[in-house]
Amino acid sequence: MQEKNRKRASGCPIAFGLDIFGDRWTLLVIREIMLRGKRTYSEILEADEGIATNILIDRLKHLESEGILEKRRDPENRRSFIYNLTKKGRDLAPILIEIIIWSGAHDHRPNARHDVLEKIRKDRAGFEADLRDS
Amino acid sequence: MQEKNRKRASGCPIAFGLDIFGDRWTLLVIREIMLRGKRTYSEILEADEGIATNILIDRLKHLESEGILEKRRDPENRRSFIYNLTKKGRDLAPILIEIIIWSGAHDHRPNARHDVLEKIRKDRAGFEADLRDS
DNA sequence: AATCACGTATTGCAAAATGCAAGTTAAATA
DNA sequence: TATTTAACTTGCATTTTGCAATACGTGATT
Repeated sequence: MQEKNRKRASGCPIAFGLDIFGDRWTLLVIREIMLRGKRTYSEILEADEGIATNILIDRLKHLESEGILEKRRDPENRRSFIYNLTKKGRDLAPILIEIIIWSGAHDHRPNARHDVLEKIRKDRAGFEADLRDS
Repeated sequence: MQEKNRKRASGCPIAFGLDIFGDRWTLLVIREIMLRGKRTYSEILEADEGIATNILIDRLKHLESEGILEKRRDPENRRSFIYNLTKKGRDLAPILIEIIIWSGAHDHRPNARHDVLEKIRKDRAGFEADLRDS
């Protein structure tokens, strides 16, 4: 398994964050859970981006070890596991929202999706509150 | 040189952003320019994190090609180049700010720096406006 | 108990990115 | 013209990614 133990010790908050979620996949896993209600390994695997199984399990373990996700057995399907966001994980919501806003302003591709952005524009506080409750 | 041409075509704004700055160094380069006033290759190289020369030049070229940085000769020192943020680059400020806030809440290391966070807490709008003017 | 299905996870390997050290180029100054 | 400064470039070992195939663990079915 990959390590991700390359942590910078500068004390800088940006570096601290990037050491945890500074890669192509970690925040996308958070997106699936926070914005799309996915909760299990296989649900996240089906997401439209096509994350590889080894990368996904690596990121799930990493996020769990960082205290961003909690893993427990699904009481309704005892061969499955449910990943839930902790407070630390839910607190990532404003970062995702700002990425959505930035991309909304600067993604000029014809297939760019702006639906979530519209929701945020209309009622950011409400949108964020919904995320945090889920 | 490395490529970074692994772009996802899903239309998702999170994926759009991560395809551009989803790695360990890109936002740290932006931090040096936006929060610490660095403007040249060698100024950024001296930053406390120790970025390698080939990685730095790769990221500068990448950010320039994405329209986030503009490169021009320094009129006062014609062997130097100045990198300035474009509007697209300055618009990354809220993302950096939210990362600082998140890390401020969740970085419990003894050497964690909270000085910038304090400024943001006291007057976020003012802080952000200063960044965007610089 | 043996078999099957499902969901989670691991392994092997090629390709790409990273990290480090050393070298090169171009412009200004002595 | 020689030297210094600033911006890169190159080579190479290591690490991470991406992909396909395979294995493991749990619960249901026969």
